[in-house]
Amino acid sequence: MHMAEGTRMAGKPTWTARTPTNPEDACPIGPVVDIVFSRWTTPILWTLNEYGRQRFVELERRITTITPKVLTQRLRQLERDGLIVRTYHPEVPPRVEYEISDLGRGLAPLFAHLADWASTNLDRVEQARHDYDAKAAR
Amino acid sequence: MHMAEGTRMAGKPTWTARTPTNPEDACPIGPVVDIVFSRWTTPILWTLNEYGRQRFVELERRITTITPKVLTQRLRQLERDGLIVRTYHPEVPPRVEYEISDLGRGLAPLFAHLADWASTNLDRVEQARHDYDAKAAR
DNA sequence: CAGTATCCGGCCGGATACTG
DNA sequence: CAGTATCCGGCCGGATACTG
Repeated sequence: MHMAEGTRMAGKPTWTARTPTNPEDACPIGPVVDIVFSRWTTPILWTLNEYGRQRFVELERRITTITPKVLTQRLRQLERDGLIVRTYHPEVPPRVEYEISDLGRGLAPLFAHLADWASTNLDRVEQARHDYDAKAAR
Repeated sequence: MHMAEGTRMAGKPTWTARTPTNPEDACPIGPVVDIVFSRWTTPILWTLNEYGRQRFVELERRITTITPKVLTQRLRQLERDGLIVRTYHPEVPPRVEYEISDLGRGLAPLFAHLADWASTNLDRVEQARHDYDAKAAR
């Protein structure tokens, strides 16, 4: 169930009577997607990775449109998943710092990969949409 | 606005008075995430990439839990984004084939990368969750 | 076969107000 | 500062039934 050692794509792999694919994930990346790519987790992880350890308000300011409630929720989830570390300093006023964990940092190359794909292909997607809509209009 | 040529992480990059981060994406991968990583797009893309060109029913059978309505919706979106190609054969009964496009195929290495991360780190996430919950219970 | 049409529930995320 | 408490709307996805 690790099975990923080389891209191995193209039609029909060497499947010898493969079971009718499990319930949820016909693809092995289903679980990761749930963990890493939700509405706000990606921006949070990215920001933490880019700007290093920072406080709640700093995250709030960098990720401009997020609300405190949602930011808290996502941070808790990320902490639970072990992707970030939360440090509480019992002072007055309270001070809390968030930083990316080693586990979370391991996602950096992946994010870079994603950013690469985006920078070279995003306008092709844009173009495709335009073409599709134009064709549909006729 | 391409800016990604090397991982460049770690605290404080070379930001000289960076603007207060744009509205939505504090991170450049926001848009890609919306396009590629939604509930069903990933399994669909993966299946298409793995098993090659196939018909609607085949996809339905491989991605066991998806409903026809949702499958159609996602396929349309993916087609509009130029990640897959839909071919309609006007026969009786009708025959439609879906295949991944060149643009979509470009995601294969990324998916492999993701699968790699998953296979080596998913149980660490699992472990982290367990620890977190155990600590919370006390 | 390859969908479309309806209806419907749940959940996520946003808005607003308040607190140790 | 770093959140929590409430309320609420929208949308996505699921269930079910039907069609060129």
